[in-house]
Amino acid sequence: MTAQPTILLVEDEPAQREALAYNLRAEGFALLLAETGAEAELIIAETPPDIILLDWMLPELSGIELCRRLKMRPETRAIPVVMISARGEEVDRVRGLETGADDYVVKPYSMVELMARVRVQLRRVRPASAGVVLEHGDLRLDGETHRVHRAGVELHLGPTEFRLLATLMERPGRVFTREALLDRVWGRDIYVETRTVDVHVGRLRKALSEAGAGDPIRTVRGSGYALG
Amino acid sequence: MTAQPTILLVEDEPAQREALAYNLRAEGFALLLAETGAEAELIIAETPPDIILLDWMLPELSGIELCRRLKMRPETRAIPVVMISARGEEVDRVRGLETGADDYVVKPYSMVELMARVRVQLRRVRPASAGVVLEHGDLRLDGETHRVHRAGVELHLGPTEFRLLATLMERPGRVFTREALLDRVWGRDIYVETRTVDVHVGRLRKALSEAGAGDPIRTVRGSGYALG
DNA sequence: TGCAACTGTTACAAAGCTGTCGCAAAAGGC
DNA sequence: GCCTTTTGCGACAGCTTTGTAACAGTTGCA
Repeated sequence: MTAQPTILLVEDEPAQREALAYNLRAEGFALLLAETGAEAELIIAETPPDIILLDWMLPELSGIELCRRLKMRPETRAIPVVMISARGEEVDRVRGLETGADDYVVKPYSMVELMARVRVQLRRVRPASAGVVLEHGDLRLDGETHRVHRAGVELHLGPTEFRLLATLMERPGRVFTREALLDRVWGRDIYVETRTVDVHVGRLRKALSEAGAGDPIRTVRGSGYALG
Repeated sequence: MTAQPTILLVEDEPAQREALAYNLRAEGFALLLAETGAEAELIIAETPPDIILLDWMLPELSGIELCRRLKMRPETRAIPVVMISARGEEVDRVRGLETGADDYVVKPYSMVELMARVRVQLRRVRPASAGVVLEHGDLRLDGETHRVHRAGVELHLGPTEFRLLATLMERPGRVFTREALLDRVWGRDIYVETRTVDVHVGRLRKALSEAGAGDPIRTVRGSGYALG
């Protein structure tokens, strides 16, 4: 199906977990679940999520400690962490934010607001999924209307080509491996040949070339593709 | 890195403004002040701040409307907006966040927490430690974009040369034996001739020499190679 | 139902990179 | 200065990676 943004929910208490999971799914997230900090670390190492929703209080490795660790390592630092906590004191809130959390929500929270705050983070990491207009060079992609223009000319892209371009435009310059693109464009648990990516990049290039000169997609031999 | 980060404070009420201004200055921000939305727009166009702290209630152009406008234009969209408001209802908070605000703080707020939240936004704009960019002398290698520059000139490296340079740059000055390089660059269980390292160092040197004078790679007779 | 658009796979060619060899040059050792 | 060891480097065949066209299967829609 569609390639949904992924969120990792780390919460040990079943009732909370269910409520959050339900709402996150309704928001259109692909959900990863962890009950302990250690489990969360494993999941993150294996399939890095787009966002992490993290309870402060966890058995063993606490949420705040996990957050600190994540923000220490360069490869996980960029993943937004929304911390949830029953600890509502000013010191705690500040401590959470200082530790590297990107937002801090106190229990009991408004589910609607929490979802809005998660969406704020999503906007940062996956702007196209959040319905934002992306621009790069003479390219313009509207995540809401799904329209793409190059140098003012509207292009017709197939759904896969659109998601591929959106993914590349979300982080211009960054090199995506074919595997990463399969994850983000095709979806986590879909199996397709690695080389299929090449074919779609080719198709996207062809479509882009109809409306402007120069190939905005860069092939990085041995690694993957990048925009610009 | 320029001296201080700049923050634009948009607040029409003198008492609030003073209190915030005082604390923001204490945080080390260079302060820009605006009392109305229109004024704020002018200032932003002229000297774009790193962060905007925005009161919802303003005469004429309201804070939320200004926020919406800012987030519509690509050139100002990246500037984080922290919205402050007396409107604490869930609908208002969600509306603020939906409009594009990066955070939403309800009056009366804790000044300490607000400052922490501002710092969170600052962290995003100015990442403390560069992600995966390695620099040494006039060399610059970006692990995210896979681009290598010497003295500003981009150079083209094959995958092996790239990994070799990255390995050397990770620990400038340190001498790597050929075996160590085979391990790190080629992989642990690949068998290739030791002398192959020499060839690739040669190729790397040649590529580097196209963009700058002087050989940054040092041959350590009897041991191996090192950078600088 | 039939059609048009889209998708994933495959095969093949072109491009680019890699590892090895051999010899020349350089660096030490004495 | 002479001999030994180590390194630099050009050449090249072979291999890997990438671009692309073709094709068959699906899907959505009128």
